[in-house]
Amino acid sequence: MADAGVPHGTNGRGPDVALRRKPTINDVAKVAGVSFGTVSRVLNDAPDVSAATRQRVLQVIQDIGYRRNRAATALVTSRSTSIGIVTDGSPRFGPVGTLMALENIARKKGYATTVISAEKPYADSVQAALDTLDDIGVGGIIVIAPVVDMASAVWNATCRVPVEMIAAGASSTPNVFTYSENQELGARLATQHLIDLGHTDIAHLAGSMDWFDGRVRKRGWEAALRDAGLPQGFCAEGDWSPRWAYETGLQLVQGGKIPQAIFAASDHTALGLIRAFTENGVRVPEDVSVVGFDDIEGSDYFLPPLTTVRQDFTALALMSMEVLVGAMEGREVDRTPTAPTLVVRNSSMRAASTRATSAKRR
Amino acid sequence: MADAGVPHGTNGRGPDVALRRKPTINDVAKVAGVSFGTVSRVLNDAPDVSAATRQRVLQVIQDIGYRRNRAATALVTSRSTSIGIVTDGSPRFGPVGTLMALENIARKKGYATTVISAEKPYADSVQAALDTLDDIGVGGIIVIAPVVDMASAVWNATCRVPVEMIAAGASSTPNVFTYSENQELGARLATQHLIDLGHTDIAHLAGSMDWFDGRVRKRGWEAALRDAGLPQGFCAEGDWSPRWAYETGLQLVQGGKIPQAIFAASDHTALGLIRAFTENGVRVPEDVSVVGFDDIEGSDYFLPPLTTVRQDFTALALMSMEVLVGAMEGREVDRTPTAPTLVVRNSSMRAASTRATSAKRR
DNA sequence: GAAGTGATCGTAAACGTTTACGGTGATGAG
DNA sequence: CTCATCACCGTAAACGTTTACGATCACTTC
Repeated sequence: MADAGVPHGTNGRGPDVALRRKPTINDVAKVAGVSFGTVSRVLNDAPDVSAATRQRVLQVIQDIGYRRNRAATALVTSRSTSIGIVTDGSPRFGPVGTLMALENIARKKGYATTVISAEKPYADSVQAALDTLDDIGVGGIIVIAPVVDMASAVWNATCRVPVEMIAAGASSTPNVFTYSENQELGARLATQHLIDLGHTDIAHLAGSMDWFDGRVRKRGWEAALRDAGLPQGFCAEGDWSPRWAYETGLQLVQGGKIPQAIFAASDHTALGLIRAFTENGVRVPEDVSVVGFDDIEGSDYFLPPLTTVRQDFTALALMSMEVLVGAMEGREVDRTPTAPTLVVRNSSMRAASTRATSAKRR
Repeated sequence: MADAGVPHGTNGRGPDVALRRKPTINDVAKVAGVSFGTVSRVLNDAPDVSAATRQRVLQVIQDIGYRRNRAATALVTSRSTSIGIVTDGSPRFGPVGTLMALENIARKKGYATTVISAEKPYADSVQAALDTLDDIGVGGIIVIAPVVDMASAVWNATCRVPVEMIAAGASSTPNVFTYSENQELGARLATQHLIDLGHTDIAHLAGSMDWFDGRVRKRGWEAALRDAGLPQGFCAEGDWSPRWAYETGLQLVQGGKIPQAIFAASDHTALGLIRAFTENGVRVPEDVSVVGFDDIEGSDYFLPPLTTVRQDFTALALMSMEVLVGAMEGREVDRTPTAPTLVVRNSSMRAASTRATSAKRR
């Protein structure tokens, strides 16, 4: 019962009991010959403890392998040293990349992360996720909300702890911080690249307009065109899938109206598009330049290797964390969005000198 | 000091205070006119409470928005309703897919998951991850250990709660359950498909031998060949990267010894390989059949669409969870590995009727 | 009508911390 | 010598639950 709490090794008689009761602050105190109050003080770097005692307690902690019981701490301080992440369930490149980076940064900052994914009817599931996280006692929450429905669910939700949202192009509200990569800039970069190559007829294979990413990337394309005094080219809105891109690519070749250049909203979209072209004798990049977005693994080994835009998820995660812990500590952090970079490969090339009326087909 | 606990905003008079102190079991008891003991009983579906009271308490809980304080529960029961996941940091397809599926299943079973990723020198980082998870109070831990170094770190680690490892082809030990998809079968499927197509010279572009997946997939290839009485073909071991695959593909065409068929250890590997071939006039599948492994998004829109093998991460996660909660509750669950499936597309085709001595080149 | 029997409920203690406060002894000032 | 001061340390209470146990009350049953 109230035994000394030997962590492991030989205790009374029996040989070696592997998994013993975890040592508590009291066990440490007993061994070190002080009171538990003193131990608590050294644990929290509080003053009022002599260097000698502190040293001794630290040693004992080391020796018997004491580790703080987080539940007890959380109970009394009503705040835990972990942060919550809610994400949409999608396995799409952006969200997953952000998630991984977030966990990494958090761990390095000494926070554990517990992640919950919200499912399709977001109205309820988001609030539920927030509640669960609150129950667990997280100090703050980051929600990765690439879909606009999800973002509005967050806006409408209530939560006692700071909530930050990573959502490209969504606006902040009093109680929800927003942060994201500057994807519109990425889209401009891509489009401008095409413009610089001499193309004037630049189409866009957009992602889903249910996604911020889809909206913002389209906006960037439009803006770049407008700034260059070029007409808006063909634009179709899809669902990010290679399949959809393939099919609209097919329609393009069948209609005989192949643009000089196409900015695809994602690498997967570009993939489907390129297949449609290649299978029908339309050459990339000779007949049509294509640039993607994401720089997914392997995009440098597509046929042809894809010109695309890369986001820096690590920087994004770092910045988001900074903002969140800032909010948690009541401090304001100024956030400058991180910038994506264009990576030029082989799927885009200079326009034929004289403007070929249209692309060759068949 | 000991005020009612209004967090902020107008406290004394003010209209509506958004974020109040969370109601406790005592608040519920007071409103319902019972003792906290009774509330605890209905919370835990314990007997000894009349239907009427239970109903009433439930109603009050609903009304005032009471939610259990998990820290308190964890403190007294020394067990929380959450499970820990440790993964390697890699963003590779398998681990990430498994991770997402795991979170999903856990949530549906009412567990929160907190994930920690372990980093390169696994010896320490794995133990640290396990400890942190233990601190948090998880009831069990699943570690996704695709790399053999990581797996041995797990074997050597100590942990008070049940640990289960997802590692293809790793063996179980007394204190570490192991579970995985039957990837060797997947590799056999892929190879057998090539054999059925009439190929006799079947090479393998293996993954890293530091990974269980790499080892097991190679083993499957060897076994299928042996069973068919076919000689071992060419085999190179790489690092999963398209780049490496591309370069060894180049060496193959330069050496002029292109096998009839190649089983690539992953879709990304296949991608690099195919690019090397296609850029040098070696046609896939006419000159050489290629099959991959993973069925990553977009592999159905490669050029050509890739024949590959797909794993069922959901089934894997489901089964793993079953095993883990079984272990947590001291119950034994028999685990039959889930099986991957072959998905045939366009990158593989029947061998030329008479055995062409070698592949055409240039 | 007394005692036994269930069903229903209340109470105390414990879980491992943190926090606020009180106490000790040594030291210096007067 | 006395008293205040300071550095250091111990103690009690609290956080919100669960668990074990004891109490109450209405019925049976004889």
